[in-house]
Amino acid sequence: MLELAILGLLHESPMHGYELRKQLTTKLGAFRFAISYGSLYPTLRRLQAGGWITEGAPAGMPASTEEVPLLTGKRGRVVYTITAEGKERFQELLSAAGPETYDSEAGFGVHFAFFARTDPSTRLRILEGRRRRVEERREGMRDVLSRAAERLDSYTLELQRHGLDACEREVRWLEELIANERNGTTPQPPSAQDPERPS
Amino acid sequence: MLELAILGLLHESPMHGYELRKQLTTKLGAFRFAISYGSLYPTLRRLQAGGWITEGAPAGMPASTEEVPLLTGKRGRVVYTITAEGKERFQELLSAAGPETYDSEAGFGVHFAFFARTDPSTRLRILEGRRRRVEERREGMRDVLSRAAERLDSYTLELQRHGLDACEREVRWLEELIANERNGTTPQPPSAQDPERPS
DNA sequence: CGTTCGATGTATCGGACCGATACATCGGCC
DNA sequence: GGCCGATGTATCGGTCCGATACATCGAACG
Repeated sequence: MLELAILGLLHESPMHGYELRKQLTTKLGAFRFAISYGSLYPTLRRLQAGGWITEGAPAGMPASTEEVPLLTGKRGRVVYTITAEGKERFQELLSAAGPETYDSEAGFGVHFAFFARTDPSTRLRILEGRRRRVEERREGMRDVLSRAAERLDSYTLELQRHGLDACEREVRWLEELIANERNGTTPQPPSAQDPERPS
Repeated sequence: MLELAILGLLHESPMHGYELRKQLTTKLGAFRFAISYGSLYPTLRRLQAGGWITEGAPAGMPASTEEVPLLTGKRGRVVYTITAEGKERFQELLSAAGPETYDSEAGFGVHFAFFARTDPSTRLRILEGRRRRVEERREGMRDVLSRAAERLDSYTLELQRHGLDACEREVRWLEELIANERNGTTPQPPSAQDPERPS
């Protein structure tokens, strides 16, 4: 999970840990996702050990000297850069849409955040898997509400109602997204792209 | 967290692990909370070590022989019972509304599920703390959406919008609950109670 | 000029919790 | 008679969190 998220962010540009964490909590944090250093740094070391990222600025020193706030030299301040193997690994993890992708909020959120770089069939698979999962939770709560309405105190009841409402909302949201995917109405990244390209 | 949940359920009636897990995922599961045996059994042992629960049916064998499906003897099938110290501990954990109560979905959900047994001032404190937390997340996402609307691809954008919507909804829900608490319109458990009690 | 303070930054440790797995019993169904 | 799914107890490795420590830097204040 974290591996995918980190590789995805480093794929856009090299970064040091602090910045990485900020991006993780803002860009991917929407779907309940906050990462602590206690998992960030170990994961970075794991990625390094696997050869998917390297410590220090890339050898070629790419054009973006301004992007990395140019203090790389002083002290501490380790900049991580994704490797070619890392980019492969990223694509591999992107298409691997196992149950952990649907089950956890965080897992789905991370995958979804990288949809722009995910191929359409995988996108559809993930959205449908997620919908199935949420529908199951929804059914569970409906059962509780209908069967046990008198056996629960009103707070527990209210909690179930709120949860049910949230589930129904999410299913509707997913349905909309799925419909868009099928129509090819998929919104594209704001790069220069022919709007009336037919195929 | 888990300790509180388990004590709360055992407070209602003795139970064995399997049943405990089922209750945990249904009654408290609404707010995204699912427990695995990998955490359930260790926690039970911890509670036992602390003297808050005991293994085996209570000495006095209370009236509810039917509630525990009477197969207690055969083999395996360990029934856990809360002790007097456990009930104290439960009340203690109930009123302890630290940051972990507001931060995590699960934490808040568990506390909320036991509101019927929480004193009113603590209820209010928890609801307001939670609201504050969700408002912060909401503001963060609003910032992202307004400041970076052009720098994010449309999927990330959609994720933010969905998250923002969910936050706004939750804040409204909490606001309603808070208002109810202040009015004393607190819904009571379905015991016989005067419906037109004015104060 | 010093110093205090908050933002930036790297890092570790103990513990909570998850997911997979193993295994045993029981009732019902073919 | 044998198989299967629900019930039931339990452990192990691994992921991730929360708290904590510590170091640097620029700005603000006296």
